Amino acid sequence: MQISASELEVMDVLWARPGLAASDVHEALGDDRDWNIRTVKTFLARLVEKGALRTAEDGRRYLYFPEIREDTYKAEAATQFIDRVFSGRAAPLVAHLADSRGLTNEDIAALEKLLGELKK
Amino acid sequence: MQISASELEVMDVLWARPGLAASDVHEALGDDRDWNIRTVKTFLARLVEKGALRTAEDGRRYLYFPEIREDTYKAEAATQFIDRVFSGRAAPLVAHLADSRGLTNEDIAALEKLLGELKK
DNA sequence: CCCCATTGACCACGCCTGTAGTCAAAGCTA
DNA sequence: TAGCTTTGACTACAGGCGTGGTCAATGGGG
Repeated sequence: MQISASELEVMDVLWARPGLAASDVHEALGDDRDWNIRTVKTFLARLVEKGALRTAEDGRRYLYFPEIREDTYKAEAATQFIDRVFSGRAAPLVAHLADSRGLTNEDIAALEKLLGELKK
Repeated sequence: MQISASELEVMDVLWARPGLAASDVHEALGDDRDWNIRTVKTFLARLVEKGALRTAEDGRRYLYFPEIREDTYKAEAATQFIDRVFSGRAAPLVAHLADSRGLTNEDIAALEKLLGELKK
């Protein structure tokens, strides 16, 4: 499932609040992204085509619902990214993040906890 | 610097062995990727346009050298990916990798070591 | 010395993306 | 009820990307 960066922002809105209409999605995005409502509709239509969303009729308009799970999609995206850029090795990625200060103390604590669980 | 997945494979070859000619790059890729030499040349030309490579004349042909560092590029790519997909939080990414079995025991060991260093 | 293979320069073309415009139907509003 | 608004359907269009073709020059092999 290929979802562009812009489309992903739309998915994020609908993962958080499934069942919005196009205008609601537009509004929800509105603060950060200044997309024309038609642009948002194009993204919605393309996501439906791609099978990432489905529509439910609500009178004269559509409500949009995710057809793919956020977790599933993001895990897959992460795997693909690491394959592409880091030849499938996760550790170098984390090292890069550390270098570029992408990791906060909180992150480090969370990772430690996670690793503890994984080691079982 | 926007580098596509295919272009990145070309960069990987030249990061490993800077100063190859187009035909060498083609050959180096040959095993896994069955690109036509012209396709490889297109990628090389686009990478030069983008400033990711520079050429040095060598008689009738060009030798190609990276203009951007592998580490720098990959760290930036990692940051951008995490911003796009995980709202900038690295820990969820690692959690997803764990879920999807993207982490080997080796990875886990490497990450532990890394975290140990980061904590100082 | 002459021809073929190689090389760079330029071109092609279809799909995906970002960014909308147009159009017609159908409600809301004065 | 006569527009203005909203909505979906369809269309547009330029730039990036994957994939390679054409062409003209040139250098190496026979």
